[in-house]
Amino acid sequence: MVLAALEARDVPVTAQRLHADLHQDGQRLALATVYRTLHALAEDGVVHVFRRHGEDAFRRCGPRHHHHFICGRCGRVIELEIAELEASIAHLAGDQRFAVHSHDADLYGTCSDCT
Amino acid sequence: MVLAALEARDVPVTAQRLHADLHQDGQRLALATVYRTLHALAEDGVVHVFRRHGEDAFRRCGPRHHHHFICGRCGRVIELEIAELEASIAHLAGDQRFAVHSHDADLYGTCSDCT
DNA sequence: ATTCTTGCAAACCCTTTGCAAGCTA
DNA sequence: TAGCTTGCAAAGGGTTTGCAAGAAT
Repeated sequence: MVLAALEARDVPVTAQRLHADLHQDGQRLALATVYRTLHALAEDGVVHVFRRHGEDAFRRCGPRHHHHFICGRCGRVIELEIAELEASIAHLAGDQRFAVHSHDADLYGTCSDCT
Repeated sequence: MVLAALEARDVPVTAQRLHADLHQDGQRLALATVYRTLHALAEDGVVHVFRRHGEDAFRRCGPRHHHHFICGRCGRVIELEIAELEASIAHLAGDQRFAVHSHDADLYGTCSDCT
């Protein structure tokens, strides 16, 4: 039920917001359950957690490695696979100062709908 | 005084930690002041905010655009300028779905000291 | 004298937890 | 019946704020 509610959006939502929306639709589950479910989903890699100031927002996410484009206007998130970017990071393998195991990158801007 | 305390570290610290440390050194400023100062510094772009789960950690940061390598062992942060990465993002300009205005990228791994 | 900065402590707010009740298998 | 999952409400914990006292200009 929680997952279904997430599927419908491409804008990250907070647990509280999600709970309010579900409630609005007559779904009666406790806020605590929403939190617990969201964490479980995050752990399973099914949703991505956007840590904002003071609160966490969640968004359904594809299983493959990708990056995010976040529209500053509408908040929508677009998933991107950027081969070049991966390559440029792989190139760092030669740097003696460290060994990179993972990375993430977020792009900010305006989506076409908002322009 | 807060800034000075930050200069000394390359591992991000929380406001509470910083306050405790300063206090230890005999510096008597209130926790609230630490928070207020840290925010001011962040706004001025002098420190970078690392939003972790539930709390914010701060680190002095250079003024130039850069990315971060974060050591999963010691927590140290190394600033990086990765021209290739910039280029690969610039290439996205042709994508009709959005216009990128800014970005950030974090690399995770192990630093040479910890290997 | 006016304006800005501090300290203090209470208030905030999102999130987590304990525990008993309700399901599931 | 043994083991999970849920609801409820209280507790937690980092952060923010109001306000009065203290600097600064």
